[in-house]
Amino acid sequence: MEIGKYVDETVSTWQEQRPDLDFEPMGYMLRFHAMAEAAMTKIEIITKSHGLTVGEFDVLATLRRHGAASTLMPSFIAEVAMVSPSGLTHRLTQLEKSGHITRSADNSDRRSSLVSITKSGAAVADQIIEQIAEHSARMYAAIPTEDLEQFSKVVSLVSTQLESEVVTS
Amino acid sequence: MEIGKYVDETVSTWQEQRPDLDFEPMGYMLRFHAMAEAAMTKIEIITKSHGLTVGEFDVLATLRRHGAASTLMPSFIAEVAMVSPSGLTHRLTQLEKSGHITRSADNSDRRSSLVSITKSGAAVADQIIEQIAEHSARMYAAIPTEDLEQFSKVVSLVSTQLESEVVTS
DNA sequence: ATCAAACTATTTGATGTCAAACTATATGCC
DNA sequence: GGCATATAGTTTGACATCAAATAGTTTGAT
Repeated sequence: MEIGKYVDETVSTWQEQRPDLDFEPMGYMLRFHAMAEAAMTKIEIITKSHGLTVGEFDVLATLRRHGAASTLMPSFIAEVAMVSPSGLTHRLTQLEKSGHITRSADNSDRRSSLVSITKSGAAVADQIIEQIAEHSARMYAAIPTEDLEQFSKVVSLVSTQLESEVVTS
Repeated sequence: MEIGKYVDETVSTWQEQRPDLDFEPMGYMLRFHAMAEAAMTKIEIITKSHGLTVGEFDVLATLRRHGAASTLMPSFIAEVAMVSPSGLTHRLTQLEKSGHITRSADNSDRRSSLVSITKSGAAVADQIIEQIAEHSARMYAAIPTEDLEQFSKVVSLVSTQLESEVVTS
């Protein structure tokens, strides 16, 4: 355990072996990534306790969030949930088995279909999002608002830089 | 594309559907996670261009970092690289195939074995770490030092909170 | 000294994901 | 109107990972 120690060890041993490089920025990145991973682990624990993977919850959440009807096309869900078509098919199949969604024919375009959330699906999505919101609040409760805003600013700057980088690769 | 927009949409649609909850902290979490993912995607591109997965590089880096001999026990590597024993076996098999490591018998404990990095393994590890260090430096170059220190402080605080949370789950 | 318990690495089986091939349907150009 | 092309979703095959079962080795208690 103890994320910080792992990163410190990585950075300091690398620095010993390659004193010609500066590993401090990499240390920032590693620490930040470890933090995000830890947060995701907590989310996984929450969804798992409701019998879902995070990906399945993401699909359910997309349906739940989009209003009363909660009926969407698979292609729309795939785009919003940022999952491949084949990945979405698998998630939908699992959710259908658990009774959290239903698939029906789309008469206006017979290549497509309509995915609807069921009562049980909406209920479990609500329970999970409550837990996630609560957990997130607890995570950041100890951080002063101004620190958090500052932090966000840095994240936003780095994000911009990252996006321009990855695109050009 | 555009990470920020995706998060904004998620938070605002949830807020509409569940005005009783506060989704701002979750928004922070989503944004941080998206940024960490983007950083990892860049690392993946780098390692892939050298024919390695990130996990395989992690093993190679562990060996490379640990001094001239660069000979370690699998169990030690698994602990440092935070991978399951079975996962490590697979990574070692792949790296052996590519000629980046060799496995030999450990005469002092015949349950175990000795993993050594080869010349080509050390060379590719060096090339990759150079690219990662350079990339990381570029990411954070635009951020003033004092902002970065603040950033680190917040990461450290949230990490501590997260660790205490996950353990008690 | 023996034998149970712990340890080390591998194998096996399962999972969640993606890319590419595939099927069925719709669109648009001539 | 007919046919090439594009689109929607599914299937197939591959992959990295983990948990659990396994085989061989060491340790420790009696």
